[in-house]
Amino acid sequence: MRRRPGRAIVAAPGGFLHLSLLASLRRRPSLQAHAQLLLLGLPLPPAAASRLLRPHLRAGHPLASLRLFLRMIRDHQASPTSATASREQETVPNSHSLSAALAACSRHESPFPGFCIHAFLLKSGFTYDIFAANSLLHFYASFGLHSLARNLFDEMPLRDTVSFNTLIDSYVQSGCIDSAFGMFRNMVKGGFQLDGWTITALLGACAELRDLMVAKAAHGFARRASRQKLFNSEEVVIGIVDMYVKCGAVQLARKVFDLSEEKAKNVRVWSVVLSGYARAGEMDEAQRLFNEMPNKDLVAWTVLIGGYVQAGRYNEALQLFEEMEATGLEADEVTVVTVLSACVQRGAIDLAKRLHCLVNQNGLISKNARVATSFVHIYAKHGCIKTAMDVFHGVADELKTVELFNSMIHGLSHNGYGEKAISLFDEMESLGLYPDGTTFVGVLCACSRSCLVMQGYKMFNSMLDKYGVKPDIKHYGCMVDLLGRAGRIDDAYSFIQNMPFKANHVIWSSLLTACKIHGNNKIRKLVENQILALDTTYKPEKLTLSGLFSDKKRKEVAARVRKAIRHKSEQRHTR
DNA sequence: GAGGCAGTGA
Repeated sequence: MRRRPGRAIVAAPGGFLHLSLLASLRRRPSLQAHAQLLLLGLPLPPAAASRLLRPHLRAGHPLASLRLFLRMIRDHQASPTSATASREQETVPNSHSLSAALAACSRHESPFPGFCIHAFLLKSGFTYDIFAANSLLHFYASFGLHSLARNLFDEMPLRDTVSFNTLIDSYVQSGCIDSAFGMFRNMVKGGFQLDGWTITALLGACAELRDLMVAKAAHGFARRASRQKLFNSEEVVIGIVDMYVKCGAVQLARKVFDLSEEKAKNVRVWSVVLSGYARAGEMDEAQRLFNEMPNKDLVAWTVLIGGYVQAGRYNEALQLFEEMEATGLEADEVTVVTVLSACVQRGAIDLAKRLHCLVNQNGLISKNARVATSFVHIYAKHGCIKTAMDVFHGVADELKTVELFNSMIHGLSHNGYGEKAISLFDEMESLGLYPDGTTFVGVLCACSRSCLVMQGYKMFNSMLDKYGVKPDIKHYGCMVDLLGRAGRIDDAYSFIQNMPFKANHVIWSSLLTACKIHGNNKIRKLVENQILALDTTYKPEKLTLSGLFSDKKRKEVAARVRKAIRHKSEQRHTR
């Protein structure tokens, strides 16, 4: 019976065909993919399509939903609906299918399909209703295209609470808190009904201000709004708790949590409080709360593991991960990245390898650039450059990110494969990815380690001119290192003198090392004097620096450095 | 039939 719907389709006519198919799909969702194949090549009426789009969205397949919608557009362009066509025979997309397709666009990795739909709507003169318009608004907001969202909002003939909520939230997400409050004022002035979403968006705005007084005022506002029955109080509990956590007031967050009704205490709220303790470094309290949690989900485990990592308690983080695995929960990308950061700190390469097997099985490593980036980092750090390269190449080109390239370029550079690192830079460019500041640190390091002076200069000079990346002190430091390693001590010294920044301890110590290696005593003396004259606010580094004066002759200078630090430190304490 | 709120790093 599995293939029955297929046979029915061959015999059934037009619009009825799709609807009867859809009716059978509702009973047998597993047949959706098969049904799609059968629909291929047939004109797709929107009444049928819009019912197919949402199941795809709900199943987490926005792309499938989008493909269907784009087919509808193509069908419509091929045979526009006649004036006498019935509702089931219409080929023009309607507001149902539009809102579903735009929701898919919001979840898509590129804004391009959404642009196409908007362009199609403008071109076809389709007048979209409030649902479609709000979906389009959300699409622009979800890609951070706030000015386009605002333009659309201004042009919308009709707005409602959802339109305002979407725009306010978009402003909050982009950190434009003043605009969010401004929009809220307009909403109130316009007499629009506030709801739980409005209040939650406002709480989010207040959270971004990181101001406890504002947070308390917002809490009071939310309570008053709740008393006026604008929403159910449990709707906004998570917003209030999250706001207090972001303002660093975990105790207040806990109090709200403890006093809230049981139905408001969903697993998300538990995790927010948990993350508050983790952020505050109160890991014992976090652990106690975690133990009390009735349903520990993956996020809660990850929050706790991340908290232990942040607190530097790596062994506990790793142990917790093993406990999590024992419960049968499968790590996702965030968990893997969090655990890997503990592995990096602890040198736990064996656990990293075990994780590697795990993510190999579920395909996470090749599908997720973040996960791959973390693996490349740990393998390269442990000198396993071949494995790091395998991980890197296992990711499809279209999924590769600047961060993944950066990790690989740094790994190659630190393992002495300077030229390979530079060729990777070219590969990155050919894929249309733009290098950032981190990329250039890696590439300049690669030039430095491989003594590619001319190449280094070329890269350094191209940063601003070609890529619009302004060199910062780290890039200048790389250049000093490059010149120093190549024995061009005088050039390095004059490079430092022409820098737009004052050289820091890292740059001077790099040159000092080069002076020692290349036996340039003249510059060495100058550098030592510069180090002595440095501001000593970096006390630990200065003490480390003095370790550079390791040979017997320089012990005296080392003692002077330490003395100068002590003296300045005492001066600061007596002030 | 539209909109979200919790966890990750180099």
